[in-house]
Amino acid sequence: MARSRTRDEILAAASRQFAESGYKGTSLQDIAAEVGCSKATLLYHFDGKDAILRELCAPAIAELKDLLDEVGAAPGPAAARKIAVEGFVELAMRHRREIQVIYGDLPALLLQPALRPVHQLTEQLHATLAGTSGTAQSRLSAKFVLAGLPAVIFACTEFDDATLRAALIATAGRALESL
Amino acid sequence: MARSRTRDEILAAASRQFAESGYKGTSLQDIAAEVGCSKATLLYHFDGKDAILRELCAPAIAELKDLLDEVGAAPGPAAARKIAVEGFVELAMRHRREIQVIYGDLPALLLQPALRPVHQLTEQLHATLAGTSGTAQSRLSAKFVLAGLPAVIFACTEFDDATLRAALIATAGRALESL
DNA sequence: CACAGAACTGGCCGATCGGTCAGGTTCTGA
DNA sequence: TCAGAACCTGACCGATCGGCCAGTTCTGTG
Repeated sequence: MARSRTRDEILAAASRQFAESGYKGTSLQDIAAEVGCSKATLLYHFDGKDAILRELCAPAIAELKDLLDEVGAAPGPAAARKIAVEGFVELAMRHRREIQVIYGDLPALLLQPALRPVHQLTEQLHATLAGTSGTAQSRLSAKFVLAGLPAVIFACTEFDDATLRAALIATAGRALESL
Repeated sequence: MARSRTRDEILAAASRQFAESGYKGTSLQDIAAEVGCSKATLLYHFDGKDAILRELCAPAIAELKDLLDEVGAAPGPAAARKIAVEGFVELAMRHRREIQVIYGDLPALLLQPALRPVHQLTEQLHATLAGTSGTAQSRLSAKFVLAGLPAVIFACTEFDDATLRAALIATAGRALESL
C-alpha cells in the first residue's frame, strides 16, 4: 500500500487540512506547503485532488461497510441498534478526521465522486438506528444521533478515548431510548 | 430595510445556495444565475460576498443573542437549560437555512468576518447546556445536542413544525438528562 | 560505472474566483 | 420636462484554482 514516505505525508497533511478547513477550503498548494514539496508532486502521487480524498476516506468507508454487514447479521432489532451505535462510535473515533470531513460538510461533499458510496451507507445506518417502527420520533432521533456523534468526537480532544467512548454510547443511548 | 425586490431575491437565492452547497461552494455567479441578473448587480446591492452572508445571518445572530440574555435572567440552572433548549429549537426552526450554514460548516466558516460573534455566543449556549457541574459527561452531552439539533432541523422537512419541535425538545432533553 | 525507472520540480495552461469600473437604462419627484 | 437618483450591465482585473508536461535529480541494480 503506502509506497512512499512523501505519499504518506501528503495523506497526513491532507487529512489534517480537509478536517480543519473543509475540502473546498483546502487547495493543493496548501497541502504541498505543509508537506514541503511542490504541487506537482501531489499530482505525481495521486490522480487529482479527488483521488486524495478517496484514498483518505477509503479505510473508513470500508469499515463502515463492514459494520453494516455486522448489523445486518444481528439476531434482532435491539441487538442491531446496539451494534450500530457502539460500532459507529468506535469507527468514528478511529477515523476522527475522515469522519469529520465526510459528515462535517454534508450535503455539499456528498456530490464529490470520492464519497459516492457514503450516502447509501449512511442511509442504512440511519434505518438501523430508527428501527422498524418507522415513527417520526424514531427517525428523528436517529438523525440526531448520527449528526451529534461525529461532531462531538472531533470537537472533544480533552477526554481520553475510554471516557469519550463510554459517554458517547450513554448519551446516544439516552437520545434513542424513546422506542 | 429591504429596499429593493432584487435585493430580496439575492438574499433568498444566497440563503438557499449557501445552505445547500456551503459558503465556499457557492459563487457569486451561481447566485446571480438563480436570481436572473448579472454578478455585478450583486455587488451593486452588497459590499461583497461576505456582506451577503452577514446580512443573511444578522437576524438569526441577533435572536441568538436575545436568547442568551433571556437565559442569563433565568432563576436557576435548570430553568436556564430549559429556556436554552426550547429557545434554540424555536430559533433554529425559524432560521433553518442560516443555522445550517453557520453550524454546518464549522469550524472553517467561523473564520469568516461575518460570523465573528457566533463563536462566543455558541460558547455561552454550550456552557448553559452543560450546566455548572462541569463534568466531562455534561459538557459532552451539550456539544452533542448543539450539533444534533441544527442537523436534524435542516434534514427533516417531512414533519410539520409542531411535531418536529416537540420531538426535538424531547430528544435533546433525554440526551441531557444525565445531570 | 552505466543506466533504467522512480521521484520530483518549475513553468505553464484554461477556468473560475471575488471584485471594479465606466456607462447605459429606468424610475421619480420637483 | 428634465435632472438626478437608483438600478443594472458587459468588459475587464489580478489572484488563485486544479491540472498538465518536459525536463532534472535521485537511487537501486546489473
